[in-house]
Amino acid sequence: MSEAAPETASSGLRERKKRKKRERILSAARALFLEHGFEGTTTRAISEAAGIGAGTLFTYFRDKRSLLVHLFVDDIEAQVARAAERLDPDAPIVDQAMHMFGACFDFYGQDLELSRTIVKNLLFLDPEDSAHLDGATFGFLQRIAGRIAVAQARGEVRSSVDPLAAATCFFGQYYVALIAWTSGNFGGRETVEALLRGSLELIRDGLVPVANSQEPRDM
Amino acid sequence: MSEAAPETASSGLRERKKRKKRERILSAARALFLEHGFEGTTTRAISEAAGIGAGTLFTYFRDKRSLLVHLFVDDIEAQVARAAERLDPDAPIVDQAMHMFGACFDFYGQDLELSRTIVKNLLFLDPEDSAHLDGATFGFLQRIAGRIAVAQARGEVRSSVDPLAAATCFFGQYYVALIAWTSGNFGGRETVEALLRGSLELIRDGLVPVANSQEPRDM
DNA sequence: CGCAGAAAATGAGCGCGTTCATTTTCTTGG
DNA sequence: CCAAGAAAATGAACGCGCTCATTTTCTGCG
Repeated sequence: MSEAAPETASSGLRERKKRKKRERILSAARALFLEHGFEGTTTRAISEAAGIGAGTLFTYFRDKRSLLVHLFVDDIEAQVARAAERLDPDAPIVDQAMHMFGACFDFYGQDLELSRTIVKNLLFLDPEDSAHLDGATFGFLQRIAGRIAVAQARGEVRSSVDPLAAATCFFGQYYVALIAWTSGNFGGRETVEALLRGSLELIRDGLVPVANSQEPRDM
Repeated sequence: MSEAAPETASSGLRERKKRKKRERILSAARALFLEHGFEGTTTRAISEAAGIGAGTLFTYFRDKRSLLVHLFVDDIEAQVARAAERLDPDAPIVDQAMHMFGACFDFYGQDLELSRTIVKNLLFLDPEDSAHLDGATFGFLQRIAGRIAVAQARGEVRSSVDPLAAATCFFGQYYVALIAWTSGNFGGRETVEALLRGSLELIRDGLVPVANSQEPRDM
């Protein structure tokens, strides 16, 4: 009875235990990071809370930062997906971008100190984790590029603009704003968000003189 | 100001020794960082090379990263100043910006792996070091803003644009390009530089349709 | 079953950056 | 010139992230 080809990954006792343990590690790490911050949490504390030996943790995650990345990427991808659903496709492109970026700011704002660590560590990862993150980032970029393409179709954006290039340009401004915010010393969220909006509007309007009939809008 | 008094800070034996020792630490650290990289250099090795005890190092620099920042900031400020002198004030604004950014890329390109560590660690510093760095960054921003203001005066850039805001916008793209480059996985210097130039041109031209070609505008 | 080999778990131990109680060196007033 | 106090230097020791030789647990097969 039990013999019938249970070679699929999900069925072995070993696999089940591994998955359970992995979940326990992640949830222990999440709780401890939120309570004591990233640096205030020792890997030994995580191991203990997850009920495993100190070394076992590193058979599941390469290092402490990798743990943080895995916790983070899933969360923010969900947040972004939710924000994308609530997007008004007819709104001006800058508003749509700010809606998406604002959703990310909501996420990071939940725990600014932890976000500081996240942003810092997301920049330079080992190739494996990096691939995981880059996938998410590229998905995000493509969402924005898609909105720009639609704006292009309705004539809000020049047709000679490459949507992905424009999205990357927007994203760059967002990223710097995020760094500025989480690194502190650049004002609160409202300030940073206002500066970001200003930058996006500048990109929309361009530096060259006498753009065209479209009057500059102030916010 | 006045160096008349013989008993001022500069003359005591203590002060002289301190300054000498500080110099020895910096030069030892520079040599070791270049030879073995940042993480490959232990603070004990620096102490030994500087001829001091292991703990003494931390009475001169708060921590290992602070040492890196002090080494770095002076160097790159000099590099930027030199580049600013060679700047052609009549060149198109995007070319001028790329000239400045290119000078920074030259600097970082000297030792890409070390630069990776530098860029990563410059983002989030203790307030004291942060102030040191922010000064340099703001100086850099103002240089670019100045060039934009000149371009504005000759009609290359709309007069309604705030030069500092535009410089910040340019700088944001540069910074993301720098992160992309030093974090690897985004192509070599030529690729990154070309992408950066594309972004700057996009900002110059704007997203809105029918931006006229750059006809000069009288003032 | 049992047994051999693979996979996973373990915790003592390593090297690191950093701290701190103690010692050494310099300054200063009498 | 000396004593007393301040400043600076010191290296043993700490806690950290992470490794690795060893032990434990699971699997497939005769």
